[in-house]
Amino acid sequence: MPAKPVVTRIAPSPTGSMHIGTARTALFNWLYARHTGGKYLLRIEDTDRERSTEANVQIILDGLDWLGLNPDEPPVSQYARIDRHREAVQQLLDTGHAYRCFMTVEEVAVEREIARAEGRAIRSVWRDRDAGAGSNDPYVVRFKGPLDGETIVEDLIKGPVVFGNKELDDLVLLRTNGDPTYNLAVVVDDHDMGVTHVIRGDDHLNNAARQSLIFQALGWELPAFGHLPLIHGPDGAKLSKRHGAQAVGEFADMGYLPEGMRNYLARLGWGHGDDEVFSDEQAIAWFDVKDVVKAPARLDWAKLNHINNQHLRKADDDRLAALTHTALQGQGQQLSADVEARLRRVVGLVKEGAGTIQELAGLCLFAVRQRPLTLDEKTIGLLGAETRERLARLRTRLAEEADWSPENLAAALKSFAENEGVGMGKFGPALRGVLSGGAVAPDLASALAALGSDEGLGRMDDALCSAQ
RNA sequence: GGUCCCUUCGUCUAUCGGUUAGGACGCUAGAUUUUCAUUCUAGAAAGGGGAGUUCGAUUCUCCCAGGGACUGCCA
Repeated sequence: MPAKPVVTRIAPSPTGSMHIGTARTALFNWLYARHTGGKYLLRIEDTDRERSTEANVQIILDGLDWLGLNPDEPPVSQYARIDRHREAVQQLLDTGHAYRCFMTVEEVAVEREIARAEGRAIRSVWRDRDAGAGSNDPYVVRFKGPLDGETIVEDLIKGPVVFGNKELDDLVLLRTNGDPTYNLAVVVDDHDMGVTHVIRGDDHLNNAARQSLIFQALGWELPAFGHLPLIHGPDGAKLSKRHGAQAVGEFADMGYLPEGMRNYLARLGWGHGDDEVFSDEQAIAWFDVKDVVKAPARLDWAKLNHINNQHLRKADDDRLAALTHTALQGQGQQLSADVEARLRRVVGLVKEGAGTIQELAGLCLFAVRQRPLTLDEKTIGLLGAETRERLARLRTRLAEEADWSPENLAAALKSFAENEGVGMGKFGPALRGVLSGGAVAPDLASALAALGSDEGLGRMDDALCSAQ
């Protein structure tokens, strides 16, 4: 069967910030398109003129760009296609698949209440009436759905989902003001854009039945549907602000790497055996919509941090240093050129302990500090006369080292301890405090190497002189 | 209220009628380490409940319960 090339799309609505669930939907569409060698498109669903804003469109564009999920073709504005939508409605009207409904919003509200009480779908009295041509009263155009039989949505993820047609109401296609509604626009656009696979959130599963009916009424071929379960918060409730974050931009600000996000999001609702940490290439090779899990998944920060940490380890240190620099600037830190160089050296030494760039910045803080450091209580307590003298000897010893590589420094520290006839424990903690001021820092040799000889020895001098 | 979806360790998942139900995160305990972290080892931890099909159900069917979505001239 020579299947036609796959075309997927992500169709966010610019009525708010970009939800992390939207990001995952985009990822799955992208993965599937890449996996099949097809195309991945973007359509901005901006038919709601009241709530759609340019700023929100930009947020979506930026979010996708950050995630590395840019579409293969320029984004399509749904609203810009309004004439085409009206044309489709006219076709539906002409073929008897739609009708003008003159019910007022008040009348509809009443009917809705009655229909609900009777446990049936809402119907308009205008459905079978000759819509008085020439009337100047405002009207909407409703879809004239079948009253019996059933509509089956062959979902790629859920399997066949059966809907009784009598349960499906005659949804509005064209508003009183002549603007098309979402359900109509989606069908027309997906058809015109050649979308073969509609992969979207679970919340649209019910719509899929109505849209299928519209596709058929228009005489168009149905795309394949795949409805993704939603992402919930850690407590199982719908993901919202109180869970820490829901917008893509917030994850970026917290210091997650796009590749880490992609990896984690892919694992949320999809898996490939025991594989946990993988590359985009692997995900593309392995991904298939039919393997998506049916149940909703909860966002787990600990695991996100772990996955992100794995990608942080693989990331290039120059890139990490730049990101960390930006994070530190965000905290109000201004770094001089030599401090920047120090940052570049330290980033690779401490990244194993960081889940995010923000955490990485915290781990680098010891190196970024300006001399003279303010020592913490604990360190001051450790600096007894004996330790001071020992550190002074160590300072002299280290000053003789030309090679400030972690390896060589580690050897130097070890031989120094041996010469002194003591264990590292006798001066290690104090040296650590002197070098870091009490902040977290990597092992002594690495910390020294990252600081560099001038800064390292300088910090020792500061501590040894100041309190004397 | 109605329609639809979902239900394996705390969490994310594997299993596609026969397994000691596997892995990962997190957690606990050890080891290593100058602290923290890292690393290593070990451990606790699961099929919502009830029928049925079957020689045999986590896996298939049905019922119930719980959770969720939709039910807009929002998308």
